[in-house]
Amino acid sequence: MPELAEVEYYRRRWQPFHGKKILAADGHPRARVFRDADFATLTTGLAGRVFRDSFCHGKQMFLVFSGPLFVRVHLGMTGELLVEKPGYEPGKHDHWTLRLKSATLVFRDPRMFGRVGPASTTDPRLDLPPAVDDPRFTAESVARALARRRAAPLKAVLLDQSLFPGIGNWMADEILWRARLHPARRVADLPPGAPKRLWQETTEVARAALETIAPDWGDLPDDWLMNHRWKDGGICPRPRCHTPLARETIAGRTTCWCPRCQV
DNA sequence: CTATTTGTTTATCC
DNA sequence: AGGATAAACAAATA
Repeated sequence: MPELAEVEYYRRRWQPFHGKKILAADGHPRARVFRDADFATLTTGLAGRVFRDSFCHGKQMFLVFSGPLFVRVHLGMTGELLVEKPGYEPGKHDHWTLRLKSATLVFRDPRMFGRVGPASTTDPRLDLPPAVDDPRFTAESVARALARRRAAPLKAVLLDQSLFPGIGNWMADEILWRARLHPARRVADLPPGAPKRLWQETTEVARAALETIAPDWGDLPDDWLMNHRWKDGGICPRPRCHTPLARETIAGRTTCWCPRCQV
């Protein structure tokens, strides 16, 4: 599920436990979610450390433990963070549990496209490009990103995490719909002004999604494409448009757009 | 039984 | 060689 705003939503679930001590940590050592990690570092290696802080970068989340130790968490398609009672018994898809005095923190991921780890002792933000909700993500960043992918369809560029960190399938469609650009359109034949428009809509979709979803997973407004994209017979929510939405695979992902608004 | 899924990595093909 | 596309990963759901 998670894109930028949903990842931030899950991060906030664990935020109340900043400053708390990890009594123990455990997990299923063979679980695919640990494929990049040193399992011992994330279990026995955490016992006695304090959960100091956490932050998001696009779709990635980082947990900071005393040391410091930075642990990367990616929620993949179906990952989520939960808070359970002390003594909680992990279920089938609960791959990683942090035991605190007041709660059990659980990483759950049925499909296991997500990952926990690796851990590092240096701040990973130093090596990452600015995410789409970062003030350093500018119209110039977008222009540079587009210049690197001249032959690609717009949808593919928006999904590239090295260029638009945090944008996923539904946000990409929302941005292109608002910018009135067809998702299959090649970067090379964009009209002048398109880069600026893409930057503006990317920034605005990220801001509004965070505002609505991050605190309590609120519903997006009905005039967003998101609320219509999966409905059979879905109609473009732009005022007075009423055009049936199109759905096809573009850049390998199911894509929804308005054939009349987007060219 | 088949097709679908808001993600990423790897292999393959121009 | 670089870049785009398809397959693979795994499980639930319709």
